[in-house]
Amino acid sequence: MSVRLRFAPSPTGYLHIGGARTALFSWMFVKRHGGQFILRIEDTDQKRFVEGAVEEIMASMRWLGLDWDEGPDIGGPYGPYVQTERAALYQEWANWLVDNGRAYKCFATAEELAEMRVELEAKGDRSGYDRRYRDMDAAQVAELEAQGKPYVIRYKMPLDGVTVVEDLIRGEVVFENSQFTDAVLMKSTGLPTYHLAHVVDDHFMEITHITRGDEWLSSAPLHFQLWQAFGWERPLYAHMPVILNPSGKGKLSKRTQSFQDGQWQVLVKVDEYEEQGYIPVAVNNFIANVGWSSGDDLEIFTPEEIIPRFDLADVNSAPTSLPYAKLDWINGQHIQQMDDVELAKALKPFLEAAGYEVNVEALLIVMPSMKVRLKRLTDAEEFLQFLFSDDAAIELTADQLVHNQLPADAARNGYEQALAFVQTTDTFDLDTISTTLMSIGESVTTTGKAGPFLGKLRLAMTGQNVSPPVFESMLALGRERTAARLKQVVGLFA
RNA sequence: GCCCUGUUCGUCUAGCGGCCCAGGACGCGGCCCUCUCAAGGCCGAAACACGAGUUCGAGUCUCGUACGGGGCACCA
Repeated sequence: MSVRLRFAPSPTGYLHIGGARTALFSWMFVKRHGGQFILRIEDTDQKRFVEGAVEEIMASMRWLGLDWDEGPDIGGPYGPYVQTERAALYQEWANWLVDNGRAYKCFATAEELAEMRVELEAKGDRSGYDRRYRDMDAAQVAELEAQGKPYVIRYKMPLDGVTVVEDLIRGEVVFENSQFTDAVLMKSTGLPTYHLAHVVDDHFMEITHITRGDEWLSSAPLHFQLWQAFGWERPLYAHMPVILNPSGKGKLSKRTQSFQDGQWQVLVKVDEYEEQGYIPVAVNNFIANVGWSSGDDLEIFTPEEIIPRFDLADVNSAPTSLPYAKLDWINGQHIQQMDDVELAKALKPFLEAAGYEVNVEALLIVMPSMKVRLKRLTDAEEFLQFLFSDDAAIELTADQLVHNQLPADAARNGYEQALAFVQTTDTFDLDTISTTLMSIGESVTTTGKAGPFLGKLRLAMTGQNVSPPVFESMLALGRERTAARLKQVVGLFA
């Protein structure tokens, strides 16, 4: 049977980095087995529904490259893929459970429940419900119903015995049934809780594998009970370990936006990674390394590269925090692997956002030397300032353009020669520029080494202490602008 | 409080009884290269939570302790 696995976010916010990891692992597993990846929206909590959240989540998944085969936007043979549109189905099966003695109607009001909670807690019981409607006789139930009293449907949890949860990641986990009270399956609003809805949906959507956060493990016995009560074949479950804050204290998923934790700027929404200049393949790489390892020493990879070796069973069951210290490095490694055009294209929106008018041709010249320098796409703004600023805007003094191996006279001589070269040369390409300037440099310094001259020349051309190498920088500026800047420099020595 | 679960360098991890006086990566320190900054190369410091067992032999199995995490909603 082919693998059918669903990713089922709630539209209560944006795609969280922890959710992205669950989605990535799920997606890779599906790809590995040539199955279908299904996107389903679990919106049964109308109180927490956030307008636009579904679109945001899908946009983030697309950005990461996690495409789905069936979903609310593209449909599919098992739709609809939004739970509120399937309400009748849940109602039908909740009633089936009642009719078959596996669930019952509970008429407890909010006040009644509040009282119960206080009483039970006094006894150290935090279940919040004492099962008072579990064994009410049929006539009484009918009467309350006839009075129009609102009710919920609760599952009749076995009072004793044990439920064994089988999990792909943790193996068998045994729970005492007496630990649980009778969970609500249908709310009084007529919508189901997650517990009922996911089981019904996963059955009718013919889901074979369920991946979800570890926070669900505690309610998994209820879910296993439901599969058994319905007599349906149960899919395989995999509970992903939670992601912790970098400090190791508390789970990250409680956070809804970036924050500072110790020395780390922690990004939690997927689109925050995009804004900060991280690229999708790097973000995937970053989260794939948390709770999972390639098994050998492979650290830098694309999702496609590791699909053949990915297995849910290899996911580590221990909770972990994201290694933020690695994020910039991973991103830099992937930037190095981009080709020039691709990188330039990725950089353009960031440079434009900084107010620069981007000349793609000039940008391409400097791409090879930028690749090894960029950690994030946002770094380009500072590095390439010289390329987009006015020639006249560079403010330097002669003092800054001399060196103890390059006294003022020699410096001036060198800059004049460079200017003459730029103005008269037939070919203005990287090769000619570098050989010519190299030899000028060697002839003017006291040690005969071009280094000090080239360093100062670079400063003169860019006005930046940190910048791309001088030859590429000049070529990117072009002949005109290079000459203009050199003239200014020579002028400083007058 | 009760239930579940986890614990290897600062961090992410490899390890599934002998191959481990524990390997990789980031970060950190040093050196080399070098027109700055990077990148790259080389070197270095740095860990099996603790205690009992089982075994010829334990990071690897068992139990306990400590600490961490998750759950105990008409939220997902």
